[in-house]
Amino acid sequence: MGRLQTFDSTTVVQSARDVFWDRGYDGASLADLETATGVNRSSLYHAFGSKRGLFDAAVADYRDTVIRPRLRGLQADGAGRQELLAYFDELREAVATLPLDSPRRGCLLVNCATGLATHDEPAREVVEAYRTELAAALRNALAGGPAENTDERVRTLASLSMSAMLLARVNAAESAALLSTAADQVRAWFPL
Amino acid sequence: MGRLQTFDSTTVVQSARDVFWDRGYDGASLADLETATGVNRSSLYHAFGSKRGLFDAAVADYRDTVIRPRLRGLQADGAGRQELLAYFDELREAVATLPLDSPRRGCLLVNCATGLATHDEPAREVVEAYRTELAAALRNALAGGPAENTDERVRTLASLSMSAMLLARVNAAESAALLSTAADQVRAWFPL
DNA sequence: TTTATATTGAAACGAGCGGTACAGAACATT
DNA sequence: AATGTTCTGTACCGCTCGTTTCAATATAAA
Repeated sequence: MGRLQTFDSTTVVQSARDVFWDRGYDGASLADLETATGVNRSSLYHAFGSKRGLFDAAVADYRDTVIRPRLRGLQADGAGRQELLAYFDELREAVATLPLDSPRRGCLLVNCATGLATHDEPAREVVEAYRTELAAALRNALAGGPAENTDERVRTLASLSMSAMLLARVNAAESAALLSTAADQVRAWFPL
Repeated sequence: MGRLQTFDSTTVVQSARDVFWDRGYDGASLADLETATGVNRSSLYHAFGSKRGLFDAAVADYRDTVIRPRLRGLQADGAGRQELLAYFDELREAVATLPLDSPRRGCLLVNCATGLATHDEPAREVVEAYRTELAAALRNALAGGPAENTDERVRTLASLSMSAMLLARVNAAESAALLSTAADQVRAWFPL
């Protein structure tokens, strides 16, 4: 054996993740990542192989620690009106309360959809997997309600979610309003 | 006077516009722009001042020649069901028929929303102006229909439009399906 | 304590970036 | 035809990028 790694990989990945979230893949420089993580580039390269390797780790962390917890309620057996309203309300709350300059506004993967993913097939697949998982979660929660027009309802709610993330850094109030609209649609489809 | 400009500014701007559309502001290099326009960088700088100046001209052209023609029907006095269906159908047709690698897939300004506009105030304002114009056009066309829930309907249709542009390069079939869903919503709200 | 191995920091790499300087070419004006 | 102004091509600027090199450092095992 030899010298041990002096940093915690998880915290380093999460610091890097916030830089990519804020600036995008191309916009995040190695110097930015060194500063945010407090780890020298040679150590980052030793641990992750490349900037892209670090990004992939950041995306994996984003899925596990940001997206999955948000979708968990929708994915549960028997999820329905209550879980849908909670999902949209929590997302709206986040959009409405996060500081305007927070690196965590919007969605890392929605940002990828018009960035890296446009000319990078692996990135495209990650974004598409996210969309699929979101749609499946919404479909699961809608299954308890009226059966008609399910596809349209899934698409409408997914669309409102994604648009809200798209606008999170352009117009926070409108972003929140889109999520309120989604909640209103749910209330209309699931009368008490 | 002196020597005359040997290129046509409009065609140069439109060639540059397609490069920015395809690769984004940061992703478009001066070398790319020289190749696409067939004009040397010294001439580009003489005519447009900077890369950003050329980009601004490209965005202005995009608004005038791409967005405005698409929205014109919705903005007309007396627009209604027919114009809404035409708007979504034409957009769906474009998404469904454009080659997958066309630089013209999706929307230059939607791409900006998660790129330049996140840390550049003038770009943010341009994106927000686009969103406002889209919402106003949809509202105008919805005014002829049932009066209830107009805000929600505007947001839902705007959201489906923007999400479709967001996904245009990720999943063309789903992008088209979102636009079909929008048309279905219009049909449901404006019964014949 | 020595040895072998793994991690770290500093420095530098070549490539590509946006932007510029300048000389020559082209043309309206005189 | 001579002149003055404008446009264009070449060549280069300084800078930043992601990546690599290499010696110094630290530590587990012998």
